[in-house]
Amino acid sequence: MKRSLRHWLLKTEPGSYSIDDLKRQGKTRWDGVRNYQARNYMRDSMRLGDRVLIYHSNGKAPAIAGLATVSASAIPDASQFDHMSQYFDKKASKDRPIWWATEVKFTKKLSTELPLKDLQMSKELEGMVLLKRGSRLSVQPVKEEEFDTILKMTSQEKKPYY
DNA sequence: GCCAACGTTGGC
DNA sequence: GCCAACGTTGGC
Repeated sequence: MKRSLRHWLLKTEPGSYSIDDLKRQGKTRWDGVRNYQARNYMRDSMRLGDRVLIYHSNGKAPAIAGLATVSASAIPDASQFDHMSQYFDKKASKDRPIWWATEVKFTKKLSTELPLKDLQMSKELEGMVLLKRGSRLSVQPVKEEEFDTILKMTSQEKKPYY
């Protein structure tokens, strides 16, 4: 049985990887995630075709910057085995990988970023994981209604993105 | 740059 | 298994 699509939000610091980088590359392995809950979402729940919001965190104006799509389910994150990588993990082995990464493909860069401030003002988005106090999860689920609300807020809802 | 919230580590 | 100390995240 085919399960319906899920929706996600991926945080990234634009200084290290931005929506422009994703646009240029077309697709990328979402590696370097070192949080177990985020790992579990990628490994266990994100599937081909799921829709993704790309969020720029930690900048002057945190905002949703674009849209992406899960293009392949998770495989072991190669950086955990790489001694030269900042994400190297000595407890991981090829037999027992610890960290996983899904692949996402570029869908769209928003012509105007949707600022966190705007999200915070939306009554409909009150329950969003992103807006919860102290929320730091870098891979987080988004409800379908929340996703639709956000698409509408981009004022481009007439265009079929997906 | 500050600092609150969070997750992880490690001594006991 | 508890929990204090520490490091990190991320908005402001």
